[in-house]
Amino acid sequence: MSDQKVAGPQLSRGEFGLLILGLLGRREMYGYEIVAELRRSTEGAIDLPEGTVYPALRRLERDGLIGGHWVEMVGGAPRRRYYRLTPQGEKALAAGREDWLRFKCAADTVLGS
Amino acid sequence: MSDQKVAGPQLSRGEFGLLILGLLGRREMYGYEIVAELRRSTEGAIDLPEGTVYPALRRLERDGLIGGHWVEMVGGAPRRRYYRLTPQGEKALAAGREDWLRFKCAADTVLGS
DNA sequence: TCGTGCTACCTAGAGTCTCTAGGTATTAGC
DNA sequence: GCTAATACCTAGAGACTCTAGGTAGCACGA
Repeated sequence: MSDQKVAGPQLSRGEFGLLILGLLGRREMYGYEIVAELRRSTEGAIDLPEGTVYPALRRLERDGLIGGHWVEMVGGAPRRRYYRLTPQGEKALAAGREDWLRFKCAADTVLGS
Repeated sequence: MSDQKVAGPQLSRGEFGLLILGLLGRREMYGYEIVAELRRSTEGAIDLPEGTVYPALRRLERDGLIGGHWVEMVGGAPRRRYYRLTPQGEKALAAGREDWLRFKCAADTVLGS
């Protein structure tokens, strides 16, 4: 897990899945909330369109990293699908964090920042 | 340039072009050398296959960010195509560095590292 | 009442990038 | 003669992001 090489299929190529796992590592959230929270907590630096987030959530669920369940709202508000990390997702997040640190360090070296 | 939002088409999605610009910001290099230098300077953390680098160099050249010229080697060694940054490439590198800093900061916030 | 905006979900299609797995050609070493 | 190294290249598959829509109910103001 998290092998030495980071720039394989993973982080390197637009891996927003990891950011979503990062958010879900704190608490259960639903898709629309993830979009807003990502934008809020990064002060707009990361602002994913819904068309990116919903498919990403489905991939993560398909891969067994997160689990979702529907919650009906009272008063006619739209229902929400809440997601949380699975044990596998926890491991993936830990590995992803390591990969991110390694990649960050490597990229800083190359970019000289 | 380098607008506030970083997670648009750019860094976020597997942007190895920026890493290549980073290397070429130091000195002229040829493709095969870039592959090796990237692996060496990041201690193997970033190890791009040639099939990734050569197309990336062509894209960068097509977009006017780098310029290449052939150098014939003496003694039958394979010729090399050396690349250097264009003025536009310098600007793109500067903007990319800013984007990278912002993205890094944002991702760290989300990943809590 | 009509239009707009917000919440919350969804999809199809295009575009782009990375990776695998080859291929060419020469030189050097076993 | 075979392998490895240097240097370049390509085609095709696969994956991800983004645009641009769509559905639906509620609330608000003109």
